[in-house]
Amino acid sequence: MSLRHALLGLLAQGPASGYDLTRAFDGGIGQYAWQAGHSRIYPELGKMAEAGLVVVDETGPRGRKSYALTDEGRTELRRWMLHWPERTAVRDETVLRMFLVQSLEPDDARRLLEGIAEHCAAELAKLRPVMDEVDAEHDPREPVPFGRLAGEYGLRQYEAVHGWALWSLERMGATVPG
Amino acid sequence: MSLRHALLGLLAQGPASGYDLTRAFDGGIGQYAWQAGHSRIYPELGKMAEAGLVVVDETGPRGRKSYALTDEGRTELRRWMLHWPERTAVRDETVLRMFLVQSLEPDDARRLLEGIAEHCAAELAKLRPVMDEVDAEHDPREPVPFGRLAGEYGLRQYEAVHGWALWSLERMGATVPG
DNA sequence: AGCAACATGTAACGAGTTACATGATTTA
DNA sequence: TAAATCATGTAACTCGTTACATGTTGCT
Repeated sequence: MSLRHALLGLLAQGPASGYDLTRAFDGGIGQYAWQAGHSRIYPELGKMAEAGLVVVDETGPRGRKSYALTDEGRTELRRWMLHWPERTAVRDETVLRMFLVQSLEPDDARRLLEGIAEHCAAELAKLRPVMDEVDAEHDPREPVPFGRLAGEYGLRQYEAVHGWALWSLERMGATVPG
Repeated sequence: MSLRHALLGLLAQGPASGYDLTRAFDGGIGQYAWQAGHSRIYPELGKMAEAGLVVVDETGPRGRKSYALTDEGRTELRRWMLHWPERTAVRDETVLRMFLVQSLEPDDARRLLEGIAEHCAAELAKLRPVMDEVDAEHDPREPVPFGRLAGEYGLRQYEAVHGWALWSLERMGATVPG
């Protein structure tokens, strides 16, 4: 039931409508952590309201319903964040491809690894300046801006995969570009 | 339809039964990349056989059916491995928690990050000697042992998350002393 | 003889995606 | 006034989990 907790976590930043939350999944969370479309989000918000985890705190034009966390919701979010199950749910197509690299012919494997390395380098080139800008604009006496920790995670993730792809190419006996 | 491709990739190493494949998901693939139980694997193998991607190459005791890749299956695996969609499917509870760290009170966030750092350190302490042993036993003139690249990925992944948790603690500690 | 491991399947349910469906408000 | 965006919802389908269900083989 991670969608529920993703929504609780997003609402912890402040009230939002189903529409707002749907757009939040277009960003980093949807790319790296969890995906959901509006057709799943609206019914889930309904159930969460029934369960007392959220309330409609405001209605706006076009039938907009803004949801806010209740104390119960915040408690449930905290419970979920602090206590991890033994084995957490992971489903990642990219990692699956990494596991299966060695099922390809060496030439194909090399091409794939080169593609991964290039992709990571490109993403790093996009993400690094964004994070640098966030840091430059941030007063160090204020709390860390929301999303900065997640952004750093993304950065380190791409660096790790990039390094892994180059290491793998070298290990396979390819001429490593760069 | 990644389960299908996970199965194709596993069968690329050699023929296996549904039972064998089910156990394969208990290992690294199930922990880091994709999960599936036997109740999903058996019907999928049936459909893949219908589609001509695999064939039953051998039957054994207890109704055991060993499946082998066909040329079509190998072609489909290769196609999937080399053609990445723009956005790949990811669903990772741990990363979701990382994204939501900042929805916690600073004290809770710190406790969570410390837990993550400890967990990564423990996993590294387990995984590193295993990989070192694989390397020590491996003749460098032979192809890289199957799973070694995936293992290296796991290693670098844990290192990255470990570093991220420590960085985050430092970054948070600067703003809220305690 | 009894137990563990091997081995396969189905059914009910939960979770997510895609497609279908509708309408209001703002902006050019 | 037309288009883009805001805004919500349902239905059919796919994929995965948990529970139900059954039977065989090898080992001690």
